[in-house]
Amino acid sequence: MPPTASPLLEPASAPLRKGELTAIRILVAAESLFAERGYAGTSLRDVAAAVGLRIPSLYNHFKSKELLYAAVLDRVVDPVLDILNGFLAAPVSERPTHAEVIGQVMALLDGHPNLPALLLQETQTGGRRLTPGLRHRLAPIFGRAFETVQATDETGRFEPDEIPLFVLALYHVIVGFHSIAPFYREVSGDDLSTPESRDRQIRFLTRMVEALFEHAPVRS
Amino acid sequence: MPPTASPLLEPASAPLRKGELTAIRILVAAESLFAERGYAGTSLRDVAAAVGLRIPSLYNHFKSKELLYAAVLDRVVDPVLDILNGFLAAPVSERPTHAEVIGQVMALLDGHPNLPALLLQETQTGGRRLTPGLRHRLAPIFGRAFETVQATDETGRFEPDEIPLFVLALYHVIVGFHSIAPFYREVSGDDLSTPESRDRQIRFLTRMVEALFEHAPVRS
DNA sequence: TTGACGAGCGATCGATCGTTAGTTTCAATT
DNA sequence: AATTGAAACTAACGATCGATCGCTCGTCAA
Repeated sequence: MPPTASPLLEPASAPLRKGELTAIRILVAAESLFAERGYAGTSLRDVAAAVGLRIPSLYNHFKSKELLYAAVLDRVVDPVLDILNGFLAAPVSERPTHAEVIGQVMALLDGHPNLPALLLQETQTGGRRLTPGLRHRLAPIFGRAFETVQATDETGRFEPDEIPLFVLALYHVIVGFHSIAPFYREVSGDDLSTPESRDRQIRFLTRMVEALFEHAPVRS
Repeated sequence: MPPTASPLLEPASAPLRKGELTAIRILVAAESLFAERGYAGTSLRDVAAAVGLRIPSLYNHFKSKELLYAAVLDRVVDPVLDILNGFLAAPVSERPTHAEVIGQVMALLDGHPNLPALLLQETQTGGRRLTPGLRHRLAPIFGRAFETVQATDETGRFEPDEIPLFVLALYHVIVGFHSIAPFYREVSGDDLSTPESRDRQIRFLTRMVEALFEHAPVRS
């Protein structure tokens, strides 16, 4: 039992164990590298060098490269799923405006800059390296997102079988915006990662979502 | 000079050179592998095995792995950029409907199933492996897309500095739809790659684009 | 003081990476 | 039939991959 914390406060207070801190340093360094170069493109030598350790020391904290990657993914995705669940679980009566939701999601991604790249790489490989625990959390979140969008589309512009496509489209617009920034800067010269660009994207997303939820005019 | 074709018809008729055909077989196999596993995740052994050759034979046609990858990318992206240029160069008077454009783009992607994955991987790495010739073709295409969207947004729902975000958003929705299919099937059970799903996506995209270009109501 | 243990390291493993050299096969041309 | 060149092969290279072995510290409890 750690001597620095009372048993009751232990989970809330700092963990403070010596090697536990090293594990976190490894996770932080590996997160950036995996996000930038992908799983196959990142070697344990890169990770060890970024942390300032030798390779064998990594194995004191993670049993294999695959498990290190899984730990990185869990550590990043899990808290975001929690927050997302909070958004989607809010009762309809307290539903925030489109602008508020978009602002919160964008702020969430600001706090987790590696998340979009990691998500894209994982979805692109069919989620083959996804932790089982993580995978089983996704389906209900998708389902809740479907219900929320369906309830928000009061005028019924979109048919029920288009709702999942709507959710996927929003996901791709948001995640894609962040992950294409380096490429877009390369080809156009404009930097999408500045605060001004971020605000512009929030403005655009708000207008776009409002347009999609506006009353549909008579069909021809 | 090849003996089978007249000099004038030579570029249009079949090339038919012996090793030229092998090079194409290599390109086809490498394209699928690079799209599925990425550059770092694909070994020349995988490529050779897929073609039915030994590794050194690959070097009779491509001087290195990097050049093979560049050739794969050029071969896939170049004709698509040509077609896209044709779309965007059409005069305003002959502008097709939204549904027509979306249908044509989706048909284009049907003919190049590996394109979305390759594009995503390339944009995610900042286009670091992009051929110079290919890179310089992108900026004018983006520019033309901006002009087209700007001209189509007759009611001025979006401000000029939001037009690039609009183009990027459409790009991400379309490309993301194709590349997330395996993952979405894994987590939800639904297959987005069936013809029915494709048609549903076309229907959704059309409704979405129409909504974005509808007359904006009075702002509050 | 001592013994157990967490956590770092150097050395090294077999496997695989991209790449090259040298040789053989074989069809087309002389 | 002899020649030749492209294109396939076998064999092997050094470098790097993920992973494991002992060893050595420091810390802390007994």
